[in-house]
Amino acid sequence: MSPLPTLSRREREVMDIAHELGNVTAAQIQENMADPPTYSAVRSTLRILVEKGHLVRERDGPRYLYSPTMPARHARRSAMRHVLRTFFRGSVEGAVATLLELRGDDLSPEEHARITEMIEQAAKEGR
Amino acid sequence: MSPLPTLSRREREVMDIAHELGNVTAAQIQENMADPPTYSAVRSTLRILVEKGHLVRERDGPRYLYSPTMPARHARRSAMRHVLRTFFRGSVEGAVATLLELRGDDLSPEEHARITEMIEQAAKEGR
DNA sequence: ATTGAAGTGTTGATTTTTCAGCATGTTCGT
DNA sequence: ACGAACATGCTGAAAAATCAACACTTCAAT
Repeated sequence: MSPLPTLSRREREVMDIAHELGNVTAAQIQENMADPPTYSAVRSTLRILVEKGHLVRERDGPRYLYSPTMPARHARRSAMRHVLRTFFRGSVEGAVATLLELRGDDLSPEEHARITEMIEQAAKEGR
Repeated sequence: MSPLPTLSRREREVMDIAHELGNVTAAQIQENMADPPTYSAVRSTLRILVEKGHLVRERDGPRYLYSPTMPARHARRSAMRHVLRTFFRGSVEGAVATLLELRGDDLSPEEHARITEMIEQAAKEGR
């Protein structure tokens, strides 16, 4: 259970795209990169990420599809935990406040209801 | 208003610590690094971060204190926006759910009340 | 069947990052 | 005032990352 090697700059960029899109082709990665290098360079990075164990690839007909190794749920939690600690001193309250700010005016009544319900639940269980 | 250069691996690690601690000495940075290099290497990274415009330094008696250039509020929002997009497809609801999970059982009644109030407010304004 | 488009494996050069060494300056306690 | 401890500026070597080129394969349409 050795922890996965850390990511270089480009590697992180690629992994972010992979997490955002779920499973992707090399071409899709390239399209979504800022200031993208050649297709060849993208594949090179992908290969390294597979070697490091961050991505798995499987054939999809004529090409490969790449997917993050870490289950989405774990990745989400890990990323959120990191942000929570680094930027909010662990304050869930502060984090929620910023989320609502980001959301701006777009909080629909339905979403409001669901979030409220979640918090009710959390409070109960926290008893 | 040129955007700040992107960060290498070590640079990002240092910046995260700087954000977490607010303003820090080189020694503090080193203490908080995983698998830290020599003090000399840490200072080298700090110097680069100042050159790139991510940190500012000012004298604090005998030594320097380093602080993030970007205001904390901006940094928080930026980091959260990135996580929201990358791991939650923009779903505030999903993000809040994960935050509550992370918090586990520790949600105090007071905190619960404050969060609920925030969401009430957001919903009203979103009307 | 042939050709063009798209995909792949591999390799090596260039650039960036990372790191430590060393000489010098500053502070603080004795 | 002295030395130990700690800080700094500067520099260059070692390691890693980045990128592109080339040759080869597969696919699909004519």
